[in-house]
Amino acid sequence: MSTRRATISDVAREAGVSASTASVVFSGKTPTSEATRARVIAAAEKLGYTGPDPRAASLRRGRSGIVGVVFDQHLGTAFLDPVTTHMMDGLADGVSRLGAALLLLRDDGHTVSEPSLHTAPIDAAVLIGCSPRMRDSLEIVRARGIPVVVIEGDAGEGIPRVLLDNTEAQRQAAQHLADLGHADVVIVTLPIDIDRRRGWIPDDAEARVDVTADRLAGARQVFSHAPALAAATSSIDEGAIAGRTIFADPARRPTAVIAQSDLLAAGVVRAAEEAGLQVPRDVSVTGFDGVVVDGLAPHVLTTLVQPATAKGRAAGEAVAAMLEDATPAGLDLTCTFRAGTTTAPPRST
Amino acid sequence: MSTRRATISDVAREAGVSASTASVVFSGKTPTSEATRARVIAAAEKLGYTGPDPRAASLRRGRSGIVGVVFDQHLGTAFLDPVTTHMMDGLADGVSRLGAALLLLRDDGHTVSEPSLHTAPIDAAVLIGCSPRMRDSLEIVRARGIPVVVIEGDAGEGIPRVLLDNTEAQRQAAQHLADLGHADVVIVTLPIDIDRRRGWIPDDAEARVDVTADRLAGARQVFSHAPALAAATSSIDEGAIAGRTIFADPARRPTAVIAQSDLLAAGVVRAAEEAGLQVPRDVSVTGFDGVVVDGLAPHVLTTLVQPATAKGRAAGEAVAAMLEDATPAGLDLTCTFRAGTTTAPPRST
DNA sequence: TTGTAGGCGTTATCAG
DNA sequence: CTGATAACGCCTACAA
Repeated sequence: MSTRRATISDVAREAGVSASTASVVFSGKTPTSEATRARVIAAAEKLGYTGPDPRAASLRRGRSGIVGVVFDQHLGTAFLDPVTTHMMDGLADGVSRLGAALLLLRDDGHTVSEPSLHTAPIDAAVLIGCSPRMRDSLEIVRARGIPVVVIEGDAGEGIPRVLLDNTEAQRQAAQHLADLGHADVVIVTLPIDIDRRRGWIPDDAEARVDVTADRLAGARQVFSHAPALAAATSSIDEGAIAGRTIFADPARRPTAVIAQSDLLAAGVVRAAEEAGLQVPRDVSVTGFDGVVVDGLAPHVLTTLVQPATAKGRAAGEAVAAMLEDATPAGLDLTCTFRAGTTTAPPRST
Repeated sequence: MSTRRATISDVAREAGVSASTASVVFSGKTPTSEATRARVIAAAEKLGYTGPDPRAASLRRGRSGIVGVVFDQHLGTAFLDPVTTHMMDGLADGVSRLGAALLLLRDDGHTVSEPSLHTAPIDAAVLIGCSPRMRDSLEIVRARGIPVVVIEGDAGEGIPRVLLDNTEAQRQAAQHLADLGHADVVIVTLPIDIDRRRGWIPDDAEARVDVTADRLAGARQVFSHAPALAAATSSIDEGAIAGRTIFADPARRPTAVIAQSDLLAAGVVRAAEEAGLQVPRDVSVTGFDGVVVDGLAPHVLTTLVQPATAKGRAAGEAVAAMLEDATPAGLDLTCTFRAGTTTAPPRST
């Protein structure tokens, strides 16, 4: 079996037809007589031909049937977040109508190894995340002339992006707390920039990550002077770390914490309980995302439910549309406020 | 801009060199004079040429730089399991030395939509999971003559696969319980077949999923008559469902439960506590995987720690090796027993 | 160091 | 319904 793989011409020859006819038999793009069809199939079987080489086909067609999904962090880290997971599901759905599969790409700037944005045979790209580095990825993809959709990202003019009403949604949660009577509030944010450094955000600092900035703005519309503490990533552990910082000094405990994600909120709840505080009696906590957080029972987070799967699907359908020269639509999605059991009026002193 | 994209020959012409020279400049496979190099780069810039078309390059090279990862379930579902997540990380690592990226493929048998195993431009494939359906995927890939590695799967002869010492590891956990004095034990298993049906497994039934069968066998080496209850998937919720079944009848409660995954174990612990039992005083619970389970605090599961990331990396390196005509090695991995706080001697009656 | 030649395997087009 | 032809864009011996 040291002979080279059979090609469609081999099959055609074996079947006594032309290569183009054999091609048509496999693609089904043009009617063929039952007889030739059968002969071609038989020949293919005999030669062990398993169908057109996708590489050649994609060169000829100018399409590879692959959509790149670009992350700005370790895949494992990215997938730790249920929101991402759901989004991927939606994305897979969205592009499937295009008959495409998803290629996982990580743009970590290193660019040392080759499987990069520069060289991947993708028909379109979906950029996920919001780090400033995304701008670079965007540049690369655009230079290649590849249609691109950004999810929750800091895109430039003319780049379709799937957006959430982060600011307005977060404002609702803040307003909910205000309505309950809270005034002393601390905000736990997602990373504010690519360094993902933890810590209190100075007043003059600007979050360079859109989601973070938008949600922060929403909260500040209600609590304009609330201090904000940045987490290094969206996870329960990070939330707990932030929470411990917040609850460390009994004299300076806020009556409510606005966390920018459910995972962070869960961590804050945990830290509160570690500190001997009861949620929501002693402190109220709100999240963001509306995902199921394991280990939070019996609490039900007061949160903003975001349509994660829909987000992915919207992006998928958008690239599908762009590949068909249509204008993508329906990219603005809305979060829904959900009152849970983690918020209550502040304890009267 | 209605003109077609520039090709390497355009660039070459613009730079006043031959196409092959331009090619070499981009690939760097052959030394070029600094002068030509500069001219080519300049020409490329001028024409907006962003590098060789990957489709053409991969046809010519016979390589696409893409490794397919085949799942047998919804991506979202698959990624819900931290073990999978870590494995993907390792996999990404493993293939990166090959300069490859990962293509997510779902083999759901439907085969209705096209982005399938049949047509994806992949250089190699990694099959994940253990459902009988994997056999079909395997067949397809092998027919295409693509190197393939199976992780924890039910492969045939001659297919390299990454394996855990599931049976032996699970036996250790069982032995640990036996040593503590337990005799009345129930096993909570992963799905036993593709239907993922919950329920008690009849004695004459055979688990058709390798992992499940192997771990079950390991437990039965010590507790040969322990009843086994199948879960529908590996999750905390499923574990809790199983746990409720097990602890429903106070008269028939076991003194220990062997769960085939940490997530299931966490669910069992939760169910036990719901039933008013204390872990490990009233009931001991062991898991499998060694992942961090949120929400289990303050318990630390007694479990078998499996090298999840290493598993992925091993698979990645194996396909890399196969693509270089080498023989993959180091595919047998070992779990490590970790004693936690969820096991103790049975309460003396 | 650079150029020439030939082909990687397929499919779109168009004529028969 | 079938066949001839001509790219698709690039790469790699090999020769100069």
